[in-house]
Amino acid sequence: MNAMLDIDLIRNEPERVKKAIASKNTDSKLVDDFLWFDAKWRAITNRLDGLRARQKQLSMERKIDIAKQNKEVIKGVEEELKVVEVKRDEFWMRIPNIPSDDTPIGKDEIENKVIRVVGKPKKFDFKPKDHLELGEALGLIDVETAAKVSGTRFAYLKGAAAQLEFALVHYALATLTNPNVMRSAAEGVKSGYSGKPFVPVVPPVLIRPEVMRRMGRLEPKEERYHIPSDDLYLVGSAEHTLGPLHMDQTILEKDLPIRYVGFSTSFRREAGSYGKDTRGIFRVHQFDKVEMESFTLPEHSITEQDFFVGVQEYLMWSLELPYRVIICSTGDQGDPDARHLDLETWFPSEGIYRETHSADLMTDYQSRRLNTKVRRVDGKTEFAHMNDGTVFAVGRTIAAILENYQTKEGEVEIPKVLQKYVGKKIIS
RNA sequence: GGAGGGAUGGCUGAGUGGUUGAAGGCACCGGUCUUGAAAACCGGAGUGUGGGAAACUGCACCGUGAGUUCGAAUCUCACUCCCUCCGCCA
Repeated sequence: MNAMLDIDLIRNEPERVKKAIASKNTDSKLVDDFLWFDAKWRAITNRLDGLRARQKQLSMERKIDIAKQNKEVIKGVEEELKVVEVKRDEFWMRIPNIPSDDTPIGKDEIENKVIRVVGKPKKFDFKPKDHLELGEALGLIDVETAAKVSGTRFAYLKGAAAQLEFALVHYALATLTNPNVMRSAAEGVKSGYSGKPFVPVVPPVLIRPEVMRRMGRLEPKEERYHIPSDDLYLVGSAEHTLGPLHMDQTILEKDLPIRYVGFSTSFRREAGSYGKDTRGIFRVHQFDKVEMESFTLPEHSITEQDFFVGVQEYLMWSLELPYRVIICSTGDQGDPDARHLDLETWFPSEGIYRETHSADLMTDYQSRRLNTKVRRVDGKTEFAHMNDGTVFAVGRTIAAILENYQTKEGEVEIPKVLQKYVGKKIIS
């Protein structure tokens, strides 16, 4: 049973692992606990292997009476091993991924670093309204009825807002499947890098617990919606069901990179965010999202992540929304992340940049448990590297468009690139 | 929901209690031949894990988990998934 972080790395460079996980606010004692049980595991395994070899020999020689006795000894040692193994794996699973070299060390989001700022926030000669005020006035967003029907943190998107949703999805798919655009996005990151277009996917939104666990996304459980009658979880992102597309598979090197762009609804309980962003559709239990997921060779995975960010930036730049790119500090990364970048978009009503996109590099942390491998040209196999990233969190993007494109009259212009999909230039 | 069939290596496909970690084919790697390639022929090669500096070597793995047996891919039970047919359904 594979766990997540490379076991050789923990065994051979425990101090490096300890230092790395401490920077992610994880108790480095985990490593010692793991190593202690691992040493026991190895000793017992050795003893057991010897006993089994003897059992084979005895049974080949038909020494049945001695074999019967030996078998009893084996049973006892097997029990012993099982107990130690469960304990060892428990610690193993809890060791997070190692941050990349360029990840800033820091306790929390305060230490995230701004990499670049693109686009100038528009100066309004009036006080800009927030997205809910605009949305309600224009008949685009209805949270009151949604609250009666479904509860808080739900919303109806109506009229032009519903059209904007499909416009964004359509635009995203058209862009990510366009070889020319993808080629130039790849060139912008690194000369000669693959600009292979994305394969569009509509993935399932229900997922089995076991697969969720292998994705490293089951925890925190209280954030997930669970359907007890069938023991299934609702996905919190298309990533959850795109990532396992190649589980228990060996991909040929020549077929990489494999890139998917998925559209799905995302479900989040938002436990632990009580009282935060309660206004409007910025943080809701159910929203639609277009998501990228890719499988690459290990040596390409950082470039792939930069490519993902390049795609995100192209889209936001073409929508003419001001944004900035940040790299999350060690303390703000998720456990499976090696490198985590966010794209934050300008929200005029609040006068701040707010997270609308993320791009996560998981290296081989997920693929090890998913058992997704690459067979290299020389025949050797190793774990593929995985990346995921937001294309559009549709609700938040609509909110950003409403706020950034509002006029003094309380109307909202439609971004140029979306006009052909919506069929109009202004929402009034 | 009901009835039946199935799950074996990167893929395909043999194998129904004792050197079977597993025939054959495809794909892959090395070589012969060729101006080069293809074809043909010869050879190599499963995965994980433990020990070892290495050569090498122990063990585990035939959907998953239990069980029977001195010995299990092969027998028993449970579960999961896939396929076919019937029913229901957008």
